[in-house]
Amino acid sequence: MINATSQSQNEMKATHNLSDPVNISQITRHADGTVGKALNILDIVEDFGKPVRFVQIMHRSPYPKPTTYRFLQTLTNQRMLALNPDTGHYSLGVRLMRLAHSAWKQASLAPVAAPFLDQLSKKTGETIHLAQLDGAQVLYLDKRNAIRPVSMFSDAGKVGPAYCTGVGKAMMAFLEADARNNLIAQQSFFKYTDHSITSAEQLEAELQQIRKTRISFDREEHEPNIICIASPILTPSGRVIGGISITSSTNRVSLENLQNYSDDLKSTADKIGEAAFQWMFPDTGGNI
Amino acid sequence: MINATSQSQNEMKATHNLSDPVNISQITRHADGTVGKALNILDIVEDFGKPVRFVQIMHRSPYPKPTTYRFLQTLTNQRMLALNPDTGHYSLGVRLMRLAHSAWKQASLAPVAAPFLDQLSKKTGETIHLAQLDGAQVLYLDKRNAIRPVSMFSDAGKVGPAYCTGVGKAMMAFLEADARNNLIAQQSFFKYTDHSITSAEQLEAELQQIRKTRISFDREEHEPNIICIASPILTPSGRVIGGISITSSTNRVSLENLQNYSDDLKSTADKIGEAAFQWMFPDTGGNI
DNA sequence: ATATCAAGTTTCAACTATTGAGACAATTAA
DNA sequence: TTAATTGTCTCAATAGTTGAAACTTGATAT
Repeated sequence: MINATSQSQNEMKATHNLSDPVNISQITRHADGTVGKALNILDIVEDFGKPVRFVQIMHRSPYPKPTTYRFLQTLTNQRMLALNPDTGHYSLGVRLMRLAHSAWKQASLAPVAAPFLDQLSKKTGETIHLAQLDGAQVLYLDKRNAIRPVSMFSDAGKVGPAYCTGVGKAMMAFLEADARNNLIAQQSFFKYTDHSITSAEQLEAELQQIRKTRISFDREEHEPNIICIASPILTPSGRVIGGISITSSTNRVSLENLQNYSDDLKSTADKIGEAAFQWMFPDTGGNI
Repeated sequence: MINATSQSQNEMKATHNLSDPVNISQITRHADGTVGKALNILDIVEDFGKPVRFVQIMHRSPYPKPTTYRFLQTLTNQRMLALNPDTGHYSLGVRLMRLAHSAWKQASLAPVAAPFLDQLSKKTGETIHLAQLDGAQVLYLDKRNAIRPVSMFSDAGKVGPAYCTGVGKAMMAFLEADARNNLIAQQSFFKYTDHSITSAEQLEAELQQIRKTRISFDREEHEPNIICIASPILTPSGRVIGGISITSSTNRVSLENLQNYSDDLKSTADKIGEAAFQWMFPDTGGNI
């Protein structure tokens, strides 16, 4: 309850001092004209992790000064950015939150998956994650935590590296070959822990294994002591639409303990996949 | 000065079956060039409330077919939209969630306000809302609910009409005259309930009252049985940066009961305002 | 089968919005 | 004061956007 403070407050450090080399921005996301360039500015502001001044943005911007300036004006005008008049600092705007709220409700798996997450959470008593792929990264959509209630945006919308998370590997494993290879090529293979996967070959081998069992593991690959099992969520046609995981700590359980939930996890994933499909095609093509 | 000429060509379609006439979209947010137009498409997709096909979007789009088409391509390419390959439906993309997550953490009041909300929630046992203005609307940033834990994006990012919510009125009251009038002019004055404010004059009178007490009420103006008291969050310089409210139901308490929390509410608002200011200017201008 | 219609996609010349070097204004520093 | 930095504006050249029209695809009807 009370320590809900601790997490959120100290996150706002200066520049990238966190051990997080996540390359959020453009992996050759070649600018789709003016619109792409402008959106690129949003990523730059996001990357700073705090409100920033014009010069700082300009410094990182690939576009010349007046161009960057105009983009900032436009985006601010469009409320995609906010300009603090007291400080002259730009930050990401509220319109994004409004849009994201809609995105969460309409577009993502989250609403249909919610009851199933509740169920799994209740049964296991462990932390449950629901995630989706955002390019080469994993984006968390929802979370169930046994210990303390979640706190909104501070959990959903979070991104993580695909190659060293359970959900990430589970989803990657079931992509089509070309898409999968494309994503593998984009992984950083940063060594977060001693157990992190550090090469494409190693990852490919593991993905092949995952394809057989539909279960993937995180063996403390992202954070020490944090382990999980995960499974992909597939449509009946076999397309990956997300992933779920059960996460815990080595202090509490072993990987073998978690493995006991394999069947529950897979059946939950199946149920979510079906529910999502039903929702997309209410009566054999009605929604189309 | 940007002219306020309301040339709204948005005849609300019959497809709006929901009882919510909230005019999310453009109140003459006249397109800032290509970027503005493209972002406008996002609002259109949002407005549908569900994944939609190209034709449907085209139908509502003010731009001709190929232009709309190209925007959809660009936005999809940029992951601001997602295209379901199975159904051909467009929906809001995951990139929005990632950006919103950052926005919530960096830009909004939410992280600094969190501990104070916890405190107030504990003390009152009632539902607490934290909100900010998004144009003429209220955007909820965070929530504390006594009954059940919140569920991420499903609460934060929500928007509501400013003129018939406690936080909305509290914030409007403390805007500068021109900004305030501008916002008043944009309210729909839809009669959600029998107690809804239905005219600008009525609203102005109430705002004047609120300016004296720094407390506003929602007297079942938005939803039957739902009442609240709210207070604006101000910077030391007097600028409105948000609002908080204590919400309850007439089944449980009366408006007079809620009024007893006025001082707690105001002092919490003050604390949040100060904390936000401290955070903006850690040591008399250091962050600048 | 063939025709008909609607949805989705592409083309390309006309045009207009974007672009960015540079000048200027407003701050802050020395 | 001068110098340096940040923020804002201008304007001609250019590059990107624009949208009528034509075309493809797929579904439904005749």
